[in-house]
Amino acid sequence: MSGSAPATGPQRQTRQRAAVQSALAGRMEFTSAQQLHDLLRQQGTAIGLTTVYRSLQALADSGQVDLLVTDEGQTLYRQCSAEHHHHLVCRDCGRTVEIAGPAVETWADAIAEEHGFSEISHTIELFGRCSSCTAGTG
Amino acid sequence: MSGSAPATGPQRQTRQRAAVQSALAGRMEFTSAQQLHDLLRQQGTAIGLTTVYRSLQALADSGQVDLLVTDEGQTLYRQCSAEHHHHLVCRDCGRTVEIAGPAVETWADAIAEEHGFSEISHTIELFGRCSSCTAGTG
DNA sequence: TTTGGTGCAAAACCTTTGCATTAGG
DNA sequence: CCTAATGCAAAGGTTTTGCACCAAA
Repeated sequence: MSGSAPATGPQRQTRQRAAVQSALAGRMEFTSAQQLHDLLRQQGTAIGLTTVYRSLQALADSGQVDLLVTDEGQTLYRQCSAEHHHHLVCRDCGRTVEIAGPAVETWADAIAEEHGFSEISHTIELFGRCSSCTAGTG
Repeated sequence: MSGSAPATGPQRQTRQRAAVQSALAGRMEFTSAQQLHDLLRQQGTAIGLTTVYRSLQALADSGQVDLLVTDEGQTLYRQCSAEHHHHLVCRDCGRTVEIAGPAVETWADAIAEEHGFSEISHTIELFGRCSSCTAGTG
């Protein structure tokens, strides 16, 4: 299965890095680097866009953050539990539900071996409209 | 489920459009617009990159071609059967197997409704190393 | 002090758009 | 003839990189 990197964490604790982590912790939705940068600036945190990108990369590398790529090729980040899992994302409000789907994992492995493939990794994301957005749809 | 577009096909048959379709038909792997453009140029076909992009968009719109976005945000295209399905891609040689996985569809719908989500769509791609590449690696 | 972190500006990258020209029907 | 399609060049957007400066340990 997709081996997790050695996770060579950051070596120095800085104000900026803490800010990124905390901003991410405060959001339940997948967020882009630029959005995060805007949020931080708005709340008065002085930080450069470059640093936000680098911090997010570091966090993703060390497995503290999950990332997904949108249809438009934009990368979104979200603080997640370390275990492998997938997401069910509301395409209206962005609300996200983590899904630990042993069923799919099994399915994926079975399909793969059936076709002689090994070292399997997979990308599985579900998108839909949550109950709130379906009800009050603005 | 993700509704398929009305598929308003191209209105004029042109040399370039035919070239793109044929080039795509000749490849079993997911290919980027730029790669396709290179291939066409190499085989002596005069065609602009812009036209390749536009042709691929049209083909994708009309459902004659499947597309996926890589981790780096690049869009890859591949000629596919029209029915909804997923892919098992060899990360070494690019060999691709189409997978019609009613099992996952069911799973996805179940998970979604369980959480009150509707209008579900999903992204599911499997990556691995095929038998040829595992055996003769190199 | 030492060296990783920061941030601006500029580059790199893929993709889309404007507009004059070409060619399919 | 009429207008969609083409293609160049330029713009658009996100992400990365170069380099001088700053600050954590």
